[in-house]
Amino acid sequence: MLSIGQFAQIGQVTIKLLRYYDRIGLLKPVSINDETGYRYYVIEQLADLNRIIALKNLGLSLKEIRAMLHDNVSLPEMRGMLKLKQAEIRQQLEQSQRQLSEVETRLSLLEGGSTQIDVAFKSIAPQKVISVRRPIQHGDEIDPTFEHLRVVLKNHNLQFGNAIGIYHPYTNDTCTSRLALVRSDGTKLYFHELPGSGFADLEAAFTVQNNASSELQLTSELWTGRVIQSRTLPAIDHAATVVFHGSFHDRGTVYHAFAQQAQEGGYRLSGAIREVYLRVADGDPYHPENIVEIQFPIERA
Amino acid sequence: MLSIGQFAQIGQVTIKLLRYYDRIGLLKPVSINDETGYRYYVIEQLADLNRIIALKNLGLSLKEIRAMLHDNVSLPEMRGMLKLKQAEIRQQLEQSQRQLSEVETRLSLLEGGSTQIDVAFKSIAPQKVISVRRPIQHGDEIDPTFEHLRVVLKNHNLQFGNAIGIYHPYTNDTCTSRLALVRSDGTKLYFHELPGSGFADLEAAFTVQNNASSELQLTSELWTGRVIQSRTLPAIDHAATVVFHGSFHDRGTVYHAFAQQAQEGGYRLSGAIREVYLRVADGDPYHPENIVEIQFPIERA
DNA sequence: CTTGACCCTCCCCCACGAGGAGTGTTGATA
DNA sequence: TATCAACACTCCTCGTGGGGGAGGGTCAAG
Repeated sequence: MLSIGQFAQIGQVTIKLLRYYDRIGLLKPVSINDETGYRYYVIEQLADLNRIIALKNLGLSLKEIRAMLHDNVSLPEMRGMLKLKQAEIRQQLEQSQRQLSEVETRLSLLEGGSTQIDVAFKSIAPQKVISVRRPIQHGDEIDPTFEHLRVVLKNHNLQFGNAIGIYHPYTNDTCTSRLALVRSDGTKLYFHELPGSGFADLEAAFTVQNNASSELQLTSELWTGRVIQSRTLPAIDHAATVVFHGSFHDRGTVYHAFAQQAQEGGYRLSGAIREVYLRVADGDPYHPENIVEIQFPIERA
Repeated sequence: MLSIGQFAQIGQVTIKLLRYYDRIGLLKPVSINDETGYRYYVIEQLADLNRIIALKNLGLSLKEIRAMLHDNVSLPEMRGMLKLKQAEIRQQLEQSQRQLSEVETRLSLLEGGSTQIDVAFKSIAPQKVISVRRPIQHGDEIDPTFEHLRVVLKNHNLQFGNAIGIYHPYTNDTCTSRLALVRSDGTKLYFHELPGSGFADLEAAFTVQNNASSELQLTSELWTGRVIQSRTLPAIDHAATVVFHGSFHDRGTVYHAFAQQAQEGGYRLSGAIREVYLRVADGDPYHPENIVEIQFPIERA
């Protein structure tokens, strides 16, 4: 019989750890003195302790280890657990690699002294909107489109929130933009790298309450030959988002920065870009106090 | 002014998260209603939130982020923090890679149906011993060496604990063992892969209390021309340890398993192997209920 | 004025222990 | 056999990054 201190020394672990493992039912001493509460171990338990340490080194949680040890799992079950853990570690590995490359990107930007642009990765929830889709030839057509739509909505006494511009990809063989979307057949779709500099397949939208039920009145409404529709923007599982502060005219820097960081970070665009116009001071798109959040759906390259 | 719910929706985070960030002083609402406690945000704060998310994605802790945001750190400080984080992530990366290869090794062993041997990685604390070092020609000489030493210690009325066998590396040009130690000059030192099968540079030791002070009496004691010394076994920072249960005669499987897993796991031996004889039933080294812990000092290959 | 949606605080939970306070027990020495 | 240092015990808090829920007050639209 070994006291907890002796066993801890042999096993090269702390006494605290042994007490903790006892408490969570992972490794119980063979006997406990009822009066004093002293724990007593036997040397054979070193093999158990060693196995626990070995499994812990593999990255298994103590709960998983407990299951493995006590519920004497079958071989296939054991294999399943290890496979699962393998997948987990792989994910962890990928995340570390991503973080490393992002930190490196950020460090190089820091060295270069360029403006810090915070690219935040998050997922975007679905959002109900009322929108109209319309190809435009120049950025000057963006604002009037939203204005027209706004008027229509007001005439219908509809409550709406922020304006969202959805820029759908388009084919353009002569496009030199780095913002391309490669389809499975190898063909490419493009985006404006400098918004407003040329053709765009714009969907102008306004957010509405998710429980708004006025869709039927509008879905058939026509405006300059285009259908005004009520629809739910799908969720974006992986989006790189940037909040831009300033005149919308200058937001091209964001697109440049994204294109560069996407290349360095090993990811690429995977869908339509969304611009959420969070503040349009005085209704002026060029007001320097404006705020827009740009959402780039992405996937690992 | 935005309510917490509105701000949460725009920022695509949970309300809980915003309250938490308020509590830890990471992102405070611009105003709080004194009576109701309601938090109110402004849209400009989305940029702050986005920066927090971006830094969080880089793997920075919330405390580090708070320092970055509020204690307006200088550029060099920022660089330092990122460099530090970079190193951290690299470590994390390496650990994940190690875990992955270990899990894979274990899975392949599982498939092969071979006996499970738990290799636990841990560090070994220094340990005071009294020992004698002696080259032996065959495993049969191991046991008598310990017996002789034990008698000497008893004659001196010394209290001692477990026997430890330390197998120092030796040169052997014809050795085919996979357990080799490569020195910086390229030459190799070897270990017996099947213990007891041939020459070994054995140090036979018994543990003594760390505060034992009887060393002077013994350091000059001679035994068959060898000095019996009191010394402190150095710590082993990284050791692969295996607990073997059975006749010491059969412990070669452990050495085989270690050699194989070391190769697959990308690490190698970096010092003398220690065998801690934890139980020698009836004093018989071949008793099937014996227990020995074998400690392999290792380093990344 | 009502009612449903929204917001508040407070507490517990997850994993994996470390560190310390305060108190009781053991065992080796004198 | 007495003593005292070393050893053991329980219980508490701390850290990270929040999620879940209870119980109760508030806001805004119809």
